Amino acid sequence: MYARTFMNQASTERIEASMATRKEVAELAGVSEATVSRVLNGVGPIKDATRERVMEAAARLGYQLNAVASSFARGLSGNIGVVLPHVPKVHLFSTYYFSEILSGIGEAVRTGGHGLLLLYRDPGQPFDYVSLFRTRRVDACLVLGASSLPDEEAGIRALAEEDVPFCVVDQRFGGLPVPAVIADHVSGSYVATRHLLASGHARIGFLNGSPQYSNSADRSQGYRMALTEEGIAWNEDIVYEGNYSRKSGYEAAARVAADFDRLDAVLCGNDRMAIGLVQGLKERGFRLPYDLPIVGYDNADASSLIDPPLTTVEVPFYEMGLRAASRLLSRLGGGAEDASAGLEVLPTRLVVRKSCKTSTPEAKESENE
Amino acid sequence: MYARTFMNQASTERIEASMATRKEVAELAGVSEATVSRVLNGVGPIKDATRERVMEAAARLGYQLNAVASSFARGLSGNIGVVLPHVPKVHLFSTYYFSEILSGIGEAVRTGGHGLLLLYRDPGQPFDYVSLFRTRRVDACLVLGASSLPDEEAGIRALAEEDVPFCVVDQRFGGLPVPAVIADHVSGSYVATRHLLASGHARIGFLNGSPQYSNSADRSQGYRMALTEEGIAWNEDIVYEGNYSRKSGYEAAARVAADFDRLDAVLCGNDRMAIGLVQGLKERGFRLPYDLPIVGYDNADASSLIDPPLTTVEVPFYEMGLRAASRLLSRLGGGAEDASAGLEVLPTRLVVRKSCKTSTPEAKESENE
DNA sequence: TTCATAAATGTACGCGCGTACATTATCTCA
DNA sequence: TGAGATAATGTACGCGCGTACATTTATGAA
Repeated sequence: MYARTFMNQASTERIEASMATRKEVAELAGVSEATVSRVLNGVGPIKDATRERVMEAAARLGYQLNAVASSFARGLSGNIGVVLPHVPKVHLFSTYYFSEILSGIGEAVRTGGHGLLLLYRDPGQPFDYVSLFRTRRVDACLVLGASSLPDEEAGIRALAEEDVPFCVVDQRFGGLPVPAVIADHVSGSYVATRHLLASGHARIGFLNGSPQYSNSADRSQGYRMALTEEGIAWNEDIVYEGNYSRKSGYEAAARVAADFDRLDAVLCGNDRMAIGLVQGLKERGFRLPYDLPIVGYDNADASSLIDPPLTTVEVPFYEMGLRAASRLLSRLGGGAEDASAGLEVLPTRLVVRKSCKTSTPEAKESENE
Repeated sequence: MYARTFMNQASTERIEASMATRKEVAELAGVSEATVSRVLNGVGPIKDATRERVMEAAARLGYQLNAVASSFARGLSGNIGVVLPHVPKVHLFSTYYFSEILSGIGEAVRTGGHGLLLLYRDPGQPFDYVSLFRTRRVDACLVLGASSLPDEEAGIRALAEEDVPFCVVDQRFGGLPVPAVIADHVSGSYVATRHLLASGHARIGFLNGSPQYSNSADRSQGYRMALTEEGIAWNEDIVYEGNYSRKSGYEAAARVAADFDRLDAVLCGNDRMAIGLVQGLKERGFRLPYDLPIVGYDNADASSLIDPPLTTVEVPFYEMGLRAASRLLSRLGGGAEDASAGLEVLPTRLVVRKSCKTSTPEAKESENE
């Protein structure tokens, strides 16, 4: 007890000692505290001479605004919450996925004076988003890696009922008018499937991800649309389910290999599964892409590294994070919130690489990137 | 102006309306506000009956502590800052690197009630860490991706002079007693080099990263130690410099190829460069690993994906983040700070894969992982 | 029963800032 | 030159909580 008090004091001794208060600045500048506050916040009319005196006094004393006190007085935390699923030691999504989205968010927030508060939640468990606002820990909130599992969706629904700035990234909820930035996965998988069809592959297998994610459903839809357009019946037997992990792709290789005689190609829900699948098929002696064209999804870094480089669908994760954060910021800034409750859909793009070429190696193909 | 005020009010209307205050809880429970505070914070002696009444009243009213007000009263933000270099759209390090460290940090912080505040800085620029503390934005601070560039080191030095809880991850500063958690890169590259030597390779090239990172210097030291032990002179001609990016590894391939006749193998400073190098060499017609064994560093996900899978050095990034954060937390908690100013060094481990095997393909090797 | 002692609770204040409102200085135009 | 308007500044208070200190209540030994 004694030690603890002592230590904490010691820890902040220097900082405390060197902290000038607003009062001192006011005294040195010969003005009131209110004027100091006004100068520092740039509000209200201030005589130039006064402003300069205050600024100089503040600089001389090394005065820094106490962010916590400021937040308190304003009733705002100054933070934007980013809620992530926490899966210890396991990368549910590729790290690429979150890294990119986070980078985009960081870019948007970086210049706005807002803090980025990282919050972890347990996937599948209820999460009390509303408390984040009630406790004033965040002024706005971004939700990453959400799913439609009942408990998760309930949390989002509760959040949507409060009139509070938040935005979900890469997940939508059928009936709920939840503000979200998603990618056009319907189109992405549609185009990917069409690409395979155009190359003469009719019997296209589909290794999709967990159904609780709306992007899984969207991909499934695009895939079926493309098949239907060509008058090809949708064959349940060659639709496989993984969980977006490499391991699940690797394990799917057994099923795919067993179905080899009724498969012309396989479309995957993300690159990690595609990579696992490729790995598994290679171990079974498949010569890729000649034996079985594979298409991935995400355009993750790794997709161009493996052999064969994956044809895949580029998803603008970075921009999605950027857009989602920008929306929140503009709403916080009092901007229009027209699009606030809306769904923003960013385009995806097919990236053709060698993994779906079955022509002879001599036919050189152009590589994207 | 009018609109703005209106919007902000509208935004928080619901939340405001549903926010019970401590006073209401006190009234409903028939006690003073102080007692409510004590019950909620678990301090001081409280009669069981009182505690129950207060808890029930709080529950009934849906009372939630205002975190900002609480922080303010305590003079602490409740946040731990994580300072990251911001490189728009470019992954200076592998995303693997930061993802893992951040995961470790998240794991440590998750259960402590602390927030994780992400802060971006411009690499190479001075960063005012001390202000983070002065403005009370953070109670403690973790520094990732730091380097010894003069401006960066100056910032760290200023931070070290304040007696404040902070910890640098994977970077040390020669003369400065800076608290840090690093990995044993000397040993890592020493072991990797010895492994190549033991396989009969004497002329080992070294593609190292930018020298402003202490881990570069450490790897260089381990590499030279191993060579010296075998009585092999250190040959500047086959030491190459990249910047830890895949591109720089790819570009180094030209130089490596040119020096092919005086190289038996190449050790790389990280997996990304190794991957780029492999890519570049393959394009030049090298058959790997038979023509030139390559060893990477980090054991990033991608290292096992490429062909050939990379022999590499595993670095416990996750644990490094975990340890660094734990140190801060225990210090914040008033724990002993024995190791606070110390350097904590975590072990690295060689992971042998195919990229450095030159034996015939028939000799099956065991794969780690 | 009677105090001393401890347990339990109440009272009161400050944390540092933003800002509504009051006040004073300055300007404008007749 | 004066009065009304406006610019500039000062005064005063609340934000919600933690906690030092004062006060009351329960406990226990003599």
